[in-house]
Amino acid sequence: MFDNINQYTTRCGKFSDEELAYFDGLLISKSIPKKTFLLKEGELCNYEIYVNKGCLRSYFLDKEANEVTLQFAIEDWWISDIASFNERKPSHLFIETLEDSEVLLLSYEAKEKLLARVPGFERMFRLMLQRHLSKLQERLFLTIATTATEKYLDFIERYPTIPQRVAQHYIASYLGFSPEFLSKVRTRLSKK
Amino acid sequence: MFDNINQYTTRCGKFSDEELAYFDGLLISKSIPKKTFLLKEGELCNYEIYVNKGCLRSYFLDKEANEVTLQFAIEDWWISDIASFNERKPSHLFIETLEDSEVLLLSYEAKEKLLARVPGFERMFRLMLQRHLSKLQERLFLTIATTATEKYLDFIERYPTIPQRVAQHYIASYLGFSPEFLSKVRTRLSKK
DNA sequence: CGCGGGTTTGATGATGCTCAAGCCCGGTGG
DNA sequence: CCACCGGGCTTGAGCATCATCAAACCCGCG
Repeated sequence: MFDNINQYTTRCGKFSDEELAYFDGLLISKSIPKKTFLLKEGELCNYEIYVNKGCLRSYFLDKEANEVTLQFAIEDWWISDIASFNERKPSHLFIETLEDSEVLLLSYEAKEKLLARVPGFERMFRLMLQRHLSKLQERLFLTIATTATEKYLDFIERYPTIPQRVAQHYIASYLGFSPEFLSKVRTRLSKK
Repeated sequence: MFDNINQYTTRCGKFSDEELAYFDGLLISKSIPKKTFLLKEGELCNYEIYVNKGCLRSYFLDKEANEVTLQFAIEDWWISDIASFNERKPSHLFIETLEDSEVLLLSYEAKEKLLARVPGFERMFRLMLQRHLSKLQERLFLTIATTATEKYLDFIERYPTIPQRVAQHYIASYLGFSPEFLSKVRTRLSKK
């Protein structure tokens, strides 16, 4: 159950078996069917979610109620609303499962306990954030500076497994254009 | 010299006078004229830059050599290439002063020393990253989900002092459209 | 079978880009 | 003091990209 996350943790810092066990003890394990929400707009995000198995996504609604997906999370990824979780304020995002999934939940209180008892985790979370931020900067750059075709090609190269697992209109909403246009981009690409 | 940054630090955590003084002692103070580079593409980013006075920006070049500005930094902001700084790899961005500026530089080695000696700063940097990440998510959302007019109105509301200080084509390159189009947006807005 | 979600296709239109020209204004040299 | 730069901003025409809407299609599932 905790093998994956313990490997993840170990890649981010040096921890004793006892510290790892303490961390694991704070996590809540859940099995969740496809198409269920773990967070809705307006709620407080009280968990950082580690994906053991399955696939989730987070998304906003724009003012015409179109979905804009912020992130996909598959095995060995974390997903949450960082702003809501840390600042203890209502979320603007939705998080839902796209497949039947197994997740580990780290609550706000559990994380506080963890950081108080094992300060080394402070560093781990900082490193996670740094990587996350670098990725997001790259994505912003791609969003601003490239065409739809380039965005799509970059996506399938970066995340080759995701197009096989999720419906294409989710990918369109991640890349920032309409599902119809993604379809047209794909037919243009296949004609070469 | 260190008043501003010490206030900044104090807002992020509890530190003794001695700890603050140790931090200040690690910083390098510099005065830098307008239009000079602190970082160029291909170089290693060896400093996190705190702005005491003045205005800087960071930007990428896209493949047609158009500038895409990632961030403006005025008084009491930090700016750097987080990916390059932390992963010790060549940067993809440029950082330059837009006005004559006074900055405080924190080198990679100094930051390591700081974190080793005063672990409480680990938390401060984590909180900085969290806020930064939340902002960047909002910006990605705006970039994907709003029109040029909305982006511009949001920008001048969010950062009301910046348009008075920097040339408009920098703002266009931050918002992700051409300077000509920003001009047209502005004339349309003023006709109402 | 027929239903329904997802994808494709086509016609039309809006948004924003490119290129080119003109304008405004502060700075500099004659 | 004036003329002339030159950078930045504006304006306009024509064009590419992508959105919207509607219809058809595909296919797994009840």
